Amino acid sequence: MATGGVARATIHDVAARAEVSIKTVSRVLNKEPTVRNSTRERVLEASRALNYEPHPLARGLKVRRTHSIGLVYENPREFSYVQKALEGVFDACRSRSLSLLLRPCPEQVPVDDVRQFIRQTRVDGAVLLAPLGDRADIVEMLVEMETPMAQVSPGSKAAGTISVNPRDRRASAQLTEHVLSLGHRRVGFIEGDPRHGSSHERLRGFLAGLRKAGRLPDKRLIAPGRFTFDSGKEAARKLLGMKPRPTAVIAGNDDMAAGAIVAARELGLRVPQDLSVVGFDDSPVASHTWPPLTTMRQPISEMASVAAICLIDRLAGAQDQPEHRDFDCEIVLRESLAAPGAPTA
Amino acid sequence: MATGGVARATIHDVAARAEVSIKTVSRVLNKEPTVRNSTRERVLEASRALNYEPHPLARGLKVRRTHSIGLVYENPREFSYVQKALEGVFDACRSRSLSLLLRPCPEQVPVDDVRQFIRQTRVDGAVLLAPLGDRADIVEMLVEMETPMAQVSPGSKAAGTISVNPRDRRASAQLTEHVLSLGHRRVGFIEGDPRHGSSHERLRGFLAGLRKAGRLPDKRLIAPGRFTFDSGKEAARKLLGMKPRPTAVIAGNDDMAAGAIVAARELGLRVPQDLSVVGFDDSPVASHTWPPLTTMRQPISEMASVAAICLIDRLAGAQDQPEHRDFDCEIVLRESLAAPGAPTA
DNA sequence: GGGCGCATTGACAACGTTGTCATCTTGGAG
DNA sequence: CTCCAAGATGACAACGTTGTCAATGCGCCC
Repeated sequence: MATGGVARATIHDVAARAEVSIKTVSRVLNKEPTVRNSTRERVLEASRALNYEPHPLARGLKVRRTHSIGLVYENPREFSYVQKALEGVFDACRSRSLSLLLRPCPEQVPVDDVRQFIRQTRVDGAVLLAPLGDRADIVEMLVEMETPMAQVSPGSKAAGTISVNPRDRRASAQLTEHVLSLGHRRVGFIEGDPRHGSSHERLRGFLAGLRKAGRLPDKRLIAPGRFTFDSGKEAARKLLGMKPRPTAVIAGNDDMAAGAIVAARELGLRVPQDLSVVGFDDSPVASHTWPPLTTMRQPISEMASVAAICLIDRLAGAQDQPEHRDFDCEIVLRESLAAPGAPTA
Repeated sequence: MATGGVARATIHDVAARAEVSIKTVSRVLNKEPTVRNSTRERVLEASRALNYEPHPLARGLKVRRTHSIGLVYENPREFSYVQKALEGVFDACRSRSLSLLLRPCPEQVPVDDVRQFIRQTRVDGAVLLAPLGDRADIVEMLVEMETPMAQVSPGSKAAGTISVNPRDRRASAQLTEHVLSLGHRRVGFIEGDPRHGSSHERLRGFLAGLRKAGRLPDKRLIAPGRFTFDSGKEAARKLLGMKPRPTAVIAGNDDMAAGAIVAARELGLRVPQDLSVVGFDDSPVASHTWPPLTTMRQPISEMASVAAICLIDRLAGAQDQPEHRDFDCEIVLRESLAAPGAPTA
């Protein structure tokens, strides 16, 4: 069997029950003003009595819109990021009665993948999560297909597209300054995945923070990472092998910071007494490590939600909305950060 | 503006270019056999040349199917679970060219929520993640609406519905026996959220494991939890306040186990020397704690994928598939578990 | 009282497919 | 050479909406 639902009322049934034409029913349900009040009442009552719901496919076919948008992201991305973004975009869709289609993409060949997605599903628009929002080829392709889009990423503020941007650089500089203000003189930095705009911005913020405090950057204190726990652990091992050892490590995200904590543990170092570790994002792992991580909270859900709402409103014809919006991060102080050589807690 | 895509080729365009009727194009694209080979070639070439993609709304409207299924889950649920399940269901949908609509539900009043979801979206079927698959009211409602469904949860093997079931009880018993075999004599257990069938199954497995090893259960060694990090921490504190202290704690999932590790740390206890901690699920947090968690891996993605595939195949008219399938868990040994009083690593 | 304008309503086509059925073609048997 | 069955194709309606435009009814002004 492949039925899939009892026989459902159509607009014709409602029209018959209310003794009007289907067009009048359509008018009432679309809140058009040119309907007599008494008629409207009759229609609404009939509609309620029959449990009528308009058929989304029929409506979409007629108005030439699927009433859905796509959320496109890179799959092996740290999932807590995707999760939060998903929540934000989902709320936006729900509030505007759109459906949301997901498109996780493999790392390597996403352009055709995304193109195929757009063509097959005919989503009305797309939200691109970092790092895809930074990829010129994908953005170009969407422009070419005349698919409205919104980007959630620190880079690209191209004209004509919608984007929301975390102030990564500023946040990273603030965090760095705060660490330095506690008295740390040798501070290591673990970079994120180089394909992400955020990675570079955060590194630049780190350098800016050093400069502002009158320090010279030391290249050897900057270790590459890939945003993963393992890469953070490995990078931290490298940094901790130096002498003199850094007394603090700033990681480009929380997963890597968690890795750094474990690396420190394996070397017999105490956190934060022997080594302070700070992260970025305030993802769930940040409060589940021991000690819990000092980190920079990024308002991911909110950014994603704003991006989606701007996109949806533009699809609905709004003209006067801002194209780009910047979001601040907020420092979250927890026990993984202390002054160097601080006494045992 | 609200365009949303260049003018796209329709079946009429393809028909014109191939100099056949639209019906013939339809036949070719639906792989009906009654088309001459030469004609088929012409149509396919025209279709390729025009980059034709059938319009999903038009097709769906005609065949009275949306070609989409819904994934219904409880939102404040530990997200790594949802994530893995999502991956599995998503892969299934992709392989069968269906779209997937998400429906996160609030904890309290989901029945009407789900009903509205089904009615508005007209999904062809639904996958229910735990603990929703255990809720009789939701299942009944779906049956009443004649919406085919698949449940991913340890309970309910009602006739007529599809379900995949982790062998939680057996897994928990195995884990318990393993812990006991290392010499632990006082073993605490932290229960999961009581609304989840898994919580009860895992507790029963724990008791069975004790029984099998000839031990009597001690009620005081069983602490309630809610599957969250914080609830695990709190429960562990309670257990560790007892004297004599348990030498091992089995948590109903990994998040609670992570909380237990932190609780132990705060009391100055070393893991695993002073306290062994084991979890359940092998979620990402399990490998990010220090020490990493011994845990029971549940094949969540695979179960969800199988559930979705069974559902989709049933929608497509398959008859002979099994209705219920059980899945085994697998123990993952990591450093959080050792013999009691073991020497420092 | 006739005509005009506005408010209200409906008939019909169209969106882009697939299902039904009729028609046309083809090849082989008689 | 004719006829028939099977193979191949097309015309048309239908899925359930909304857009276009025409039609109806009513009050009001001259």
